[in-house]
Amino acid sequence: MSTETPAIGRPRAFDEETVLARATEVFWQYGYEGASLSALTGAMGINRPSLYATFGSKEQLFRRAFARYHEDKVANVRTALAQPTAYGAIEAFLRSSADGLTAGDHPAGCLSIQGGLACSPENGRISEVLAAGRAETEAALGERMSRAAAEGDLPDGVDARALARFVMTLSEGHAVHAAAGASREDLQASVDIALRAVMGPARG
Amino acid sequence: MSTETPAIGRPRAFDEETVLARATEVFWQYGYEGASLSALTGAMGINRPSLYATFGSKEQLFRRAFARYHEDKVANVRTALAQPTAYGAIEAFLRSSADGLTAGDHPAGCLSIQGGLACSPENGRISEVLAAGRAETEAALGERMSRAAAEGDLPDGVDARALARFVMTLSEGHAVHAAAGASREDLQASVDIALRAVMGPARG
DNA sequence: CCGCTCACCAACCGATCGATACAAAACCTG
DNA sequence: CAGGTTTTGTATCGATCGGTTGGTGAGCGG
Repeated sequence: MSTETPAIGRPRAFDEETVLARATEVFWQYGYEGASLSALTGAMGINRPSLYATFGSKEQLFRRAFARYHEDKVANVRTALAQPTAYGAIEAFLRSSADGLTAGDHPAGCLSIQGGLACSPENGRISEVLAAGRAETEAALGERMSRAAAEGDLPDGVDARALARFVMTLSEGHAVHAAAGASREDLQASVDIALRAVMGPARG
Repeated sequence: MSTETPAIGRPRAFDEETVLARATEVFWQYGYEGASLSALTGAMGINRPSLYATFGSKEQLFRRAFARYHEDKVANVRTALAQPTAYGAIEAFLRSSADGLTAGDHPAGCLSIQGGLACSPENGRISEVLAAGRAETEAALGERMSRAAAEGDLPDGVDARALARFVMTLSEGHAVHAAAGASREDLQASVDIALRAVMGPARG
């Protein structure tokens, strides 16, 4: 809708997707509330009226940024979950997650968590949007695990939803760790340990 | 130092520890930047000048609040790590952590993470303080695991530091989950799965 | 080249941010 | 009850917050 260049009038001096990517990085690093309009416009290379004319408001800009980020993430998750076994799916999910959290071409950690785990009351919707995104990922993971359980691909007595929650939780913890400076190797060593829990039978 | 009542002058109309506890809850729920002075003084039942006379600044108030919180947490961790076996220590740590994250007498989640995982540039020190607190917990966990490894209480080839990081990571992930509304049972089910990873030999 | 349409930019809006100045009130000492 | 000392409440500080207003000028259709 707003991406096609209108035939008349002065053309835009910036690319919408490019400046959205810049804004995403600012939100990613400083969080929704920590990212001021000045910081955003500075990184995007545009000024306030251009931002508002293009995106509407700071909140709508954030939602666009997160939607983009989330779509990418969902695509990665889908790829990981396409592995033929539950173990393979979990390993692919956790390893690609750990890689993504520590990749050098963007801020460390995860926008879903950095963005605004806690917000002031008037920005509570931001936290909700982010939590909903994470819940969606966990649900996809849970469905894959349920399928695996039905196929006999998981030991008897394994709770598929709990397993998905465990995997998702570990990934979220890795995001916290990555934001605090943990390296890719640190995270992968943690994944090594987690994978030992996946296939083992229930203890007791 | 500031807790003893001076012999002269008008006495304080509030208890310092009480209002500090109230402030802690506000920071816990909304984060450092999301907790405005108005919200803080409102919850503490005092007005701005009293706050500044007592605590110095918003940042110093937060540091006091977090120090108090962290001391309590360290005490709990010490108790958990006093278990005779590594498995027992990890289980006690994760279970008490999961309970604490979902207890009803304070905001869900963990102040160390809710407080300010991401902050604006001028509040970057807040994130550092919180990360340092978490790192201290992980270090204590790591030392306990190292001791266990030296005692033959862990399978050969287990990396004690990586195991500590795994456990700490899971706890941090639980904090994220709890903040999004996960129940105590949800978290404990995740702990059940994690514990399966602790004692198993390295796969492969 | 004219005229229309839009994007650009500087300056500014009210509201709120964290932090203070000042004077009245409360308590202890003498 | 007077003098000294500290806390309390109100009212406000400058700075910054997210968001907006007009004037200017770039580019296209005629």
